[in-house]
Amino acid sequence: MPADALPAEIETARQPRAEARRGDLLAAATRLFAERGYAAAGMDEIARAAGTSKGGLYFHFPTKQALLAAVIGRAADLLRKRVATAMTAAGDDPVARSEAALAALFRTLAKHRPLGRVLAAESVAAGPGVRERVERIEDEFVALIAAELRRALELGLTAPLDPELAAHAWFGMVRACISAWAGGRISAPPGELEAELRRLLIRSAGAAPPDVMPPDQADRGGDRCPDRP
Amino acid sequence: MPADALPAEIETARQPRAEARRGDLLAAATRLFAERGYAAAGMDEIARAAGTSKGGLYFHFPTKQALLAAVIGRAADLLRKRVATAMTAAGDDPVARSEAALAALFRTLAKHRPLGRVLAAESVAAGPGVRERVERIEDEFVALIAAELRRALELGLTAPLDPELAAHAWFGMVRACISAWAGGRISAPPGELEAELRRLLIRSAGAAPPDVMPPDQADRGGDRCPDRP
DNA sequence: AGCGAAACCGACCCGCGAGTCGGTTTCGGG
DNA sequence: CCCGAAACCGACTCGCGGGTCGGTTTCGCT
Repeated sequence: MPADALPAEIETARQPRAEARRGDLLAAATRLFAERGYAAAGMDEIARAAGTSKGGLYFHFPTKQALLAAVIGRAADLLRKRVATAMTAAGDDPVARSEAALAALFRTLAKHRPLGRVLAAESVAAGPGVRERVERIEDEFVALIAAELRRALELGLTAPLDPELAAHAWFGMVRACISAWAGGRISAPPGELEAELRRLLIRSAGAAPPDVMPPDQADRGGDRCPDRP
Repeated sequence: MPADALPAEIETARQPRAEARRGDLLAAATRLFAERGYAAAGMDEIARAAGTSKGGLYFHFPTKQALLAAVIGRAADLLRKRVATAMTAAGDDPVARSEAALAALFRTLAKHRPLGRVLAAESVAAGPGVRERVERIEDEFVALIAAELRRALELGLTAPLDPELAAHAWFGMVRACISAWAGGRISAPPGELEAELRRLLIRSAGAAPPDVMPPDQADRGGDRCPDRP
């Protein structure tokens, strides 16, 4: 039995009220999956939270797995969009682009806490099909960062490092800080947290921060240690 | 209803064969929780995988939550032991001690992959009681690192940083790299991976690596950028 | 050997929750 | 206004899995 199909979301023409309901359902599902966990959140409960009924829910999503898949897909789309715009806005410098991508990730996840919880926690809990899906999405962003890091490395903007590994590590830093902050285990305001996190990221790559030294003067800038008084 | 008791494991005198079975059960449970997720792993399945029966399993653990709690507790004990010995073996230098702690974490999780999966993924999936427990354990290790980092900061061995945040970030780096490696998404051998990860950690703190520059010469060593050719 | 407790077995119980289905309401187009 | 389809409702089914329980085996001890 192949078991997991999850055909990646089909776009059909829908009436506007249906679209709205669908949105409410996805929002409620995201929140409840994050709070209670995939297994513990009941379909009836989700429907109730979205102001509708089980039947209505099953009109929009054929199965619970499909609902989760839609939640994850929506989250991925949001992240993709935010990260893409942040990167293009950051110009050409690969270090700046990596930084911007991570910062966008940080801000988006900080803004919608449940979203991060779902992506982080449901990878195992909902069967192998979903786990692969979540890992794919993560790898997508990691690959984005890794590509920038590779360019930066070739331009001599960073210390010698393994771009793939560093990208994974960076992603992990962001996620850990987000979840610690979302759980109230770090008290700093998000802005300050982001700044401090940026410093850690940049230093770990052995690069000078591009907002202190503009990229056109920074061809050998990677040789200096950043921001020591 | 207070619902979650989980009284942290009671040590009673047991016959040796029972102890062995208990170990098998814990091992099987760890593996299956990691593979299928807490909710999807059935008690009957776990018992079968441990070479015993449901009744035998319920003789050792009164409930499924208790089983998970035991799995987590055992993992935490193992990690505590490994980290403690590694830190005392690393001497007095706080940077070296932090490094050693993280490396021990890395090696232990790399050796027992399922263990990391359980700690990482089941925090949400098994009710609020378990989530808190896992977060406590994480925070325990983070606090350990943070204390060393604070000392290092006071000694001027690192760039100015927030010790708590940095400790969380470091922990996140280690975890991300472990899970990427365990999932086959990073191809480097674990030894090399660990070395590279160490370099990232040290650089992010703006400290000179103590194995390159011994601590007694390194009072202002934090000012240099490490290992550029 | 033989007794009693610890350890173990597996058929059974039962509540819970995913998924179904016939019916009802809403709404756009003619 | 009317018709048909889209959207929605909620009582019901039913299989799955956590937990139970009476019985059986193993083992330490005298």
